[in-house]
Amino acid sequence: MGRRPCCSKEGLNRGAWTALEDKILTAYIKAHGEGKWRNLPKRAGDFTRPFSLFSSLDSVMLMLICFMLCLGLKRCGKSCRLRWLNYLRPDIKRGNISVDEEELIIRLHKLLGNRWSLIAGRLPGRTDNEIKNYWNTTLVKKANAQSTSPQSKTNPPNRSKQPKNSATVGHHQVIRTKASRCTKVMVSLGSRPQRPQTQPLKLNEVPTPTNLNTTQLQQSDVSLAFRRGNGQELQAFDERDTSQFLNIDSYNFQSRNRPDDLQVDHDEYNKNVDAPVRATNLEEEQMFNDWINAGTSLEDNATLDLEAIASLLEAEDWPY
DNA sequence: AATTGCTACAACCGCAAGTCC
DNA sequence: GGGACTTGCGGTTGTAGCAAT
Repeated sequence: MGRRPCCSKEGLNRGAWTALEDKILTAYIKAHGEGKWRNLPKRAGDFTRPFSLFSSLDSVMLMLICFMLCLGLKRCGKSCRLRWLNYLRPDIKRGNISVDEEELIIRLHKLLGNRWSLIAGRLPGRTDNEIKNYWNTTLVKKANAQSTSPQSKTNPPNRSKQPKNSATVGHHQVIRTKASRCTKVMVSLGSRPQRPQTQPLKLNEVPTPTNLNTTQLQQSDVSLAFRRGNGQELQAFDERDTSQFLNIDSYNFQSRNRPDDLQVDHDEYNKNVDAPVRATNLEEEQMFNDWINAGTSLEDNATLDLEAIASLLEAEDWPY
């Protein structure tokens, strides 16, 4: 008996998500929270069953909704997770990446390489996928354009001939890493970094080269160490000279081990350095209301108390 | 108007770490 | 301790939309 596949690919929807699927997924996660992705599609289908309890719904509309939804969310759990994390999450920032963000991405990329999740962790509201796409479509070209000499313009590099595990971006050699989870950054603080008195950071703002007082950080005694999961230190990152971190152009990141082994503990990091404020309950509430007020024909026929459905879903056994 | 080429980005895939039993 | 399972990650692919021809 081998390992169960991630999900049966037969009978599953693929490709772009519909607005309806988004709403089912959002409502499910609103009720149950994130996680259990594997079982989500099935239970998201179950989600529709309590609809039958609402006699105030127009019966034809109710039948239509049940017909559309009762078959379940025909998506792989993995696909659900990706859709939620990269698109539906309430704290996602949409819109163009600002110049500041772009500079930060470039610097962090020089420091961390293709560790998109780590880079995304320093850009509130941005997803690793978004940053990865932005890098691959926009920043690679910019970096190449900056470093390409007239001679190399006449002989553009043949990407297909590059080693598969490496790529050249600008004058930097980027080592392509295998996918590995980065869960730990160990941060030891001799003294907490002080924010500038004159320009306190706003909510949702994280230290960046532009909003952080470099001088004050330089005076602090912060050290950032990359460690393996077992705690073995790989590279002490002494921020007594924080300018190295903030001006990563000049920082030559080196690990005594393969970069694949780097792990970063965001929780520990955030304990010591003010974390960006996460999505507020207010935003979640707004998202929930958005769904209720969304342009589905549902609202035309009845007012559906989704809060009641959510609480109903909390019950293990449904009354039918 | 039709075709082609390019770009941006959403979605998929395989792998590996972490967790559970 | 080991196998099954879940989750997270980075690389890659597919495709919608737009511009150029």
